[in-house]
Amino acid sequence: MEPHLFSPARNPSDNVTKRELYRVAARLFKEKGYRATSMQDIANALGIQKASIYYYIRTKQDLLTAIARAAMEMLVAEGERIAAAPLPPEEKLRELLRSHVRLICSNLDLFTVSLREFTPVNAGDHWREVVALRDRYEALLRAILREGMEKGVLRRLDEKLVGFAFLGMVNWTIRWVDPAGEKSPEEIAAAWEDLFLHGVRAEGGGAAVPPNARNG
Amino acid sequence: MEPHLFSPARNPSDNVTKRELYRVAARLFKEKGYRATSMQDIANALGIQKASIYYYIRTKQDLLTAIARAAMEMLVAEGERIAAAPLPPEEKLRELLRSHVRLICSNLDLFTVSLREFTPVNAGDHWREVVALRDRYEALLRAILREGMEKGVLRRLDEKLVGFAFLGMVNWTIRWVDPAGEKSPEEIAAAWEDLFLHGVRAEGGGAAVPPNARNG
DNA sequence: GTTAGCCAACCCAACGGTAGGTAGAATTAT
DNA sequence: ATAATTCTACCTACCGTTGGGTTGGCTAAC
Repeated sequence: MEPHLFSPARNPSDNVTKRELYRVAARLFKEKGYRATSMQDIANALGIQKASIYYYIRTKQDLLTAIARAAMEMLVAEGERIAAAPLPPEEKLRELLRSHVRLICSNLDLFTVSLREFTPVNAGDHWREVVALRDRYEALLRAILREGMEKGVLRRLDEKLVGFAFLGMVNWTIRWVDPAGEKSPEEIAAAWEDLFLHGVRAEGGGAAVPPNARNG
Repeated sequence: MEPHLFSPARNPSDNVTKRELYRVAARLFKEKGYRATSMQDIANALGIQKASIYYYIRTKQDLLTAIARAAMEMLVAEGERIAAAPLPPEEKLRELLRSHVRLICSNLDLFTVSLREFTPVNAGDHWREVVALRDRYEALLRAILREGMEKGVLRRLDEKLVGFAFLGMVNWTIRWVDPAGEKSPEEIAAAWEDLFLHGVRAEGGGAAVPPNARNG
């Protein structure tokens, strides 16, 4: 596998059209959906003929898979860096949240397509390899949560449910964020760190239910 | 508009096939996606001819729209009931979370299709009317959050960001919940009430950052 | 004189939707 | 009571279009 097609710069006279192809495909898949985007649409956006696209790729599915894999690889790379860092679990969680939000916001097309369009039906044979990456990320997130709970710095809640809440909160960003909008990734992440780690309830307000009182 | 096609029982000898049609369509749209599901697929699942479907509906889009509207109407109906109830904002939030999770879990096909497949491109002209329902629900959620913040029972955080976190956490359920699985809607909601209202950080643990210390 | 990059023309399966029909139940007219 | 009509719930056969993908080249640069 060649180096990432979606990373910023490249070697001197690298293949420009191929990179443009993937970029345009991601944009159109995000705007219209994978199935509703035709190869003709992509060709038009590139200003070339449809047949020319097949000089660079074998099938339409390959485009989708490459996009989804790129997104998941970014997430896993950052995640594993953070998980391995010498930080207390609470800080790892903060960092993970920040990196996740930052990645989504600065690669919105990639992540939107990866999260919304990459389904077993659309992905065909490539489904499993990309899902393996997703699973690695989920495992890593849960490991951080578990570590925090064991060290007593995080409350003892269902690890999976907390993990899904994290992922839902963060991944849902693709549904409302506006790249040209007012909220920066840092603002978003900061508010959610606060919310996720402290909750919404006011510090002094209401009778706090003890963590385990519910299990009766 | 006739009474809900997706509500449980009906008049004596109501049209069975029509209700089956919508149910099957929702199931297939969820499993394969809207675009990847052909009218032939639906006909096969019903055991009738493709043309017969057009006795009940005008276009494929109408199926999608009806499904999406049904889901949003359930959400809004429950939401407005809760918003109007004589409860403190914190309890309203709890109730809203519970009702939202319960609705998703017991109408998984409807909500999955509504959240994943109902896009401007797929919905055509019907987009706006259904989005209006979604907006009503979001407005209602934010009003509860605002009320809580004004009364001092919820922390002063960005209302939109907290709302999106709520919606993301809850709506993401469609991505992982297993109707035959171990987690009941009540368990899920209970864990998230805890998480959303209290946060994950242990009560005694770590140096709590004062709510507004970050704004410098 | 090879090859990277691209193109015009075509293939054909599958799509949403339509035309027009029919068996039988239900309703109305005589 | 029965004959005529209408309606329900489907059917077979087809249409025009679009889809992903292929074939067989051309051309400019090295």
